[in-house]
Amino acid sequence: MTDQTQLPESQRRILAFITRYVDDNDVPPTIREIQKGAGISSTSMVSYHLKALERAQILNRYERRSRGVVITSPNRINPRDMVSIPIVGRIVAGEPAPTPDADALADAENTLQIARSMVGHAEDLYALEVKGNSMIDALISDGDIVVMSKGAEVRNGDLAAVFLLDKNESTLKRVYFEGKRLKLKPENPTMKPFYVDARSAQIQGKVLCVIRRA
Amino acid sequence: MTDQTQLPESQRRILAFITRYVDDNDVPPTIREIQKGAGISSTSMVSYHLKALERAQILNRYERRSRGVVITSPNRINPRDMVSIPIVGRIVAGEPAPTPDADALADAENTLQIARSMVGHAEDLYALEVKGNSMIDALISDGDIVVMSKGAEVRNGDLAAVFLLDKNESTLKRVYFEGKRLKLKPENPTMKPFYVDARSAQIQGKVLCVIRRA
DNA sequence: CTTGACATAGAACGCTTGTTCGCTAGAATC
DNA sequence: GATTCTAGCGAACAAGCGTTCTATGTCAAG
Repeated sequence: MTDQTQLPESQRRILAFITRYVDDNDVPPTIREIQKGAGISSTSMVSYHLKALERAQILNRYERRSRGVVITSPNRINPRDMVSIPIVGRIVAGEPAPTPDADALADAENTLQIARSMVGHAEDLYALEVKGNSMIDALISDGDIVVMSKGAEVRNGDLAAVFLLDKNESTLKRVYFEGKRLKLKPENPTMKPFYVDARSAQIQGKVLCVIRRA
Repeated sequence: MTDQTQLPESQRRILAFITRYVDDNDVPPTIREIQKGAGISSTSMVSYHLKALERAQILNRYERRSRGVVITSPNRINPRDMVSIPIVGRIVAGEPAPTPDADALADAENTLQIARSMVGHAEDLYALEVKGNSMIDALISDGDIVVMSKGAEVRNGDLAAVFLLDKNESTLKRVYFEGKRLKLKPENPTMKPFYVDARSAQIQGKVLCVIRRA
């Protein structure tokens, strides 16, 4: 990366202004907006400095295009690569886990922003907060957040939220389809899997990601 | 969210074109570019459709501004609220955990993008990938990613990476300072804490967040 | 058939906007 | 001291651009 620390004062101001402007307006500024915003005396000076910044490969410019200034910072995060996920409820021991219907989505208390790369191209994303330590065998503890996909297909070996009809509760396990029965394998390798009748279990969603704030 | 499926054909074309254009150029298109790109016959028609899309709250428009068309993705994320964190190495059982010196930062294999809200205002952020199941008592398994802060002050009850001199390995535990000794408490509530001499332990960083891709 | 709402086309108007050019002031070089 | 070079300023130009107005067409309801 180019060392930006020893740029002329005015060029640093311009850079800072552009960054802020793009964050606020989703559109790069015009030369004249830069002039005012960064306190430059004339448009020709802005043009001059922009050329310098372009030579230093800090900017990309599209010639003669209005607002054709784009900052080329390598670590800049593209908002398109991010997803907002609603936290629709809690998993509590001995209760069915909430699923994201319209109501739940509407009064989602909170949203979680994570990188698309974390969840792949899955759709129907939602998140649940885990209450209590009932998921400890899935290596998930109180307060953890589980990101789920309602739509995603659950395959053998995927971690999924399974609702057990006879126990009337939800649990997070790795699932394996074995004919008429379902093998449920705790995430904790020291614990043994167990089996349930496939008809007595409903798969509520696939677990994509678990997040714990320490 | 507004149902976009039953929009007039031309408006869907316009929308698609704007999206593509922004992806390619980092700048929204002008009316005339939309006209050509989406195959609309006149600029007034583009204006007409844009107004409709604005009424449907699919677009935001900045009046009389060139390129003042912004798609209002529902949960738009402000890049300022995101952080890029370098993944500087791996925690492997029986080895000291890597810490982020200049070298490690330079050839960080990967970066992680997460919301600032996940890590607070901590500085000196870095991330480690966990290899093996040696951290199972911290409810962390193979492949998990641990986000750490080198600078953050570690207080009683914080989860931290501790390097044990006599064992020559790093471990993740909740730490409590008790005079000359250090209480290390596994995150797993079924396991008991143990104690080490404060001089034989070095605290390498505070754990801010644990992420598991399922 | 008429009317009115909606869709379309093309052109014109007037403000924006990137660029350029001439000019000035000060510093550096000879 | 004359010359050259650079940085800076302001104005002006031409193309770009959003908006609007008029004219025409479509089509269903009254």
